[in-house]
Amino acid sequence: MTARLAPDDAPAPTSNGHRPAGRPTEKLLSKELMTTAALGLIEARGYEALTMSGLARSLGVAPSALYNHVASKHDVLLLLQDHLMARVDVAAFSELPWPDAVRRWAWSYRDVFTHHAPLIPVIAVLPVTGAPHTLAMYEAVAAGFLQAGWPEPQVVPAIVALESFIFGSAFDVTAPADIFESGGLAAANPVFTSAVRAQGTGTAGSAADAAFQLGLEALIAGLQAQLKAAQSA
Amino acid sequence: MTARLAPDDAPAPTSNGHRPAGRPTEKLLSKELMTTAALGLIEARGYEALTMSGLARSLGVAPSALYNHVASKHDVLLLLQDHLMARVDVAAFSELPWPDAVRRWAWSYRDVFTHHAPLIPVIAVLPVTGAPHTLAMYEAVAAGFLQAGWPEPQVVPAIVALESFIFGSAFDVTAPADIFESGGLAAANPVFTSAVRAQGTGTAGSAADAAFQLGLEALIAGLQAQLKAAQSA
DNA sequence: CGCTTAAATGAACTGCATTCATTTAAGACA
DNA sequence: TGTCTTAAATGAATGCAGTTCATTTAAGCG
Repeated sequence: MTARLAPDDAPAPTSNGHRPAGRPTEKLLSKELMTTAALGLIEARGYEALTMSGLARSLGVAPSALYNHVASKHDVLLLLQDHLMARVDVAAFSELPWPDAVRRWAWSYRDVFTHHAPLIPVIAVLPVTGAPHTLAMYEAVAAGFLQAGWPEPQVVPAIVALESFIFGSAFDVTAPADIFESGGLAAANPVFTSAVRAQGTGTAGSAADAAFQLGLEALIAGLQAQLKAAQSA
Repeated sequence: MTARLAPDDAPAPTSNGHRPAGRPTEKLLSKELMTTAALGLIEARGYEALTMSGLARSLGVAPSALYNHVASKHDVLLLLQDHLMARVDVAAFSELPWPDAVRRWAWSYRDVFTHHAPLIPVIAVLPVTGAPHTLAMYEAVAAGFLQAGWPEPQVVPAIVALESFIFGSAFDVTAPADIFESGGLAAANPVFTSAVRAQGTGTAGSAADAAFQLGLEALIAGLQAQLKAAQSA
């Protein structure tokens, strides 16, 4: 479209004959278009490819045009984040008992952000204002906790604790498999070296899955014990 | 493709009183010096100030000189990471019962990295090879788990699960206090909005501390239940 | 019909990590 | 002692990133 080539450098920049920059007939950009384009870029070529110029190119637009719709690259990450939150499965909170609902939600949450680890530092600190899907997720989860009998003052801390575990675990998935190879220092650290070798994945597929499962089950069990204690008090 | 011209042969570049180029009598740089200088920079002016030029400046050296000692900025972060690991308190593992030792270790670990959240994405994915302090920490922790009766194959998954929670929680501390303010969407999310208002910090100081405490106690309790089950099986 | 305004352009600008040819001096070796 | 090698520094360039800005266009409103 605007691809109409400039006369290039042939006739010199004399007459300042600007090309027909300016507003085209159809809207080229919107936050939604930017979000899906960013997602496409990431899926195709990873987070390294998510640059403002790259995003602009994939939308057929100049980089500076993006700044009419977002204030910064950080804003693009926020759009992405909220978009992804809609993929987190919260349906179980209105269908299953609390422990099962938490289990399904937590696995789904981790799986979504495993593919988007670079977003985690952004999410974890992100004010929720203006992020409708994110808020909708919290709303469903909080409702599930209350219905299970959680005292209202403990609902948010409990959700945050689970989330912290989920975020940390999402990072863990992206770690290389040989992360715990001691190398030359093996002799100096025999106990740990042996434990790494003995490491079992249990019923889970990978080491990261095994750790997530172990921790999640421990967290759910521990939280449920606290819940019962609170209820009988 | 460079072969540039030397900038005129005006009298020596030493005329500005600076030390002449080339190897000086005393060593100007080392990994240790870089590590402590980086730490000082961060403590004084935050992670934004940790640039290669800034680090070089604080060492009285040209930026390119750093690359004689590290291959990249990432390497600097690794040095930093291992240096900080020495601050994590593992002494309790040889002094206290397992649950108390884990509690003290976890709080200490979180506190150290709360001030270094930007390192977390690096650590979480960091191969442990060549990081002596990091390995020493794992060695002490693994020994504590084994002595408490943990089956060897579960030691590493259990440590990783705790670590994931700790990393996620360290992020959480850096979040603004009003992170959960729904703003204009409050009306659409009444349950969560109310839960945020009702949020109590319990005996802890901040909301983040409350969530960390709740989650850590749940994790410890849940893990200990698994330990007992494994022992009686 | 002219004014306002949203939305695009492309040319800067800044700051960053990193590379490279070069220079210096210390220590090893013959 | 003189020469060779090599570690460690320099500063100029490179390239890429995010961002800003004056300018241009066209749609819509009064």
